[in-house]
Amino acid sequence: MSSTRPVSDITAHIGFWLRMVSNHVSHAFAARLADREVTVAEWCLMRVLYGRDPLPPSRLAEEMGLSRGAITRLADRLIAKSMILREASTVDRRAQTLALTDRGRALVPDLAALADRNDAEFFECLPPRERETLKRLLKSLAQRGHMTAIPIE
Amino acid sequence: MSSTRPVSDITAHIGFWLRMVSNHVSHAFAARLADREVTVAEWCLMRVLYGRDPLPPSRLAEEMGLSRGAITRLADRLIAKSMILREASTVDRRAQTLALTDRGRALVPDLAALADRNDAEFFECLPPRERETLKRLLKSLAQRGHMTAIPIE
DNA sequence: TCAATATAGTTTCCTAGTCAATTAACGAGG
DNA sequence: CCTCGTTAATTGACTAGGAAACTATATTGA
Repeated sequence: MSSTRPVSDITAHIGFWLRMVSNHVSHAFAARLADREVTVAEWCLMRVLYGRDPLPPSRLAEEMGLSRGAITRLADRLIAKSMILREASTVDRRAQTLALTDRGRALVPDLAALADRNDAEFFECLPPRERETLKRLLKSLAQRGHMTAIPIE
Repeated sequence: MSSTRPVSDITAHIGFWLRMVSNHVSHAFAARLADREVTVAEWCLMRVLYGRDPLPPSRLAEEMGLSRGAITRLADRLIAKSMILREASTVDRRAQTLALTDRGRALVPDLAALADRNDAEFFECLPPRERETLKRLLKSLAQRGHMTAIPIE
């Protein structure tokens, strides 16, 4: 006889369903952004800068939950696309700041509208009350787990 | 005056909170698995094989929502760790099957227990009724969105 | 029967992260 | 005032996945 000790069904885990839905919502959003030649990480960085730029890369890393190296490279890509600018700090010669270009800033509301549509597409099928319940439960979990970084994917 | 057209707050999106919680649950699980020197993708593959092996790589790719190339490499890593075996099909010389080794099979219940603990850690703080509500809403979204692939991360 | 097409799996090239080492500049204590 | 430890950012080596080209084998149909 085989040695199959009891193994719980993975679909019994809330985390399983959470990841499944989260992955689909994210991939759908990535596909929408791809039409504008922007990745999800790029959108996140631009959205964090919007209305608060210039910010130092270290600050972006913290808020986005990415390493500094990742921010360096992400910023390089956005600079290549003329979405942001890197400027040297005047007070601390080690430091830099990142700021949206006019082109980058102008694109943010457009991308934000895509984000709105994406969220609506997936969650409008739920009745408003249930939608609110879902958001409330997720927020409460985020708060209890001390989750702060803006989730990229 | 600046050209700040209205941009919705990203925390207004359910998808934002979904990703935030999902990312944290996944990263915590990845950290637990790391103690056993197993990645999340490796665990998923082993779990899919468990009780149903041998299976062809193409089947794994389909169920896990990964490309075939990714399965080739993932299988290579698991073979290097002596967790699975690759065998040639006797009927079709193009085809192969992947199966757990005794060592791999013996590890699955252990890893499944880690998955149980991880899920409990994050969701036990919710009262049972709310936990069920959350799972029901997520399942319903998964069903309506025709989501089937086992989510890796 | 054999050429055209389809399928299974691998490989190559690319993207995008991590960690750790590195470089440059700041700041505090002797 | 200058050295030691710290901090900001970048870089290199590595991991992991996707898309598409590629190899080998199977199947189909003229």
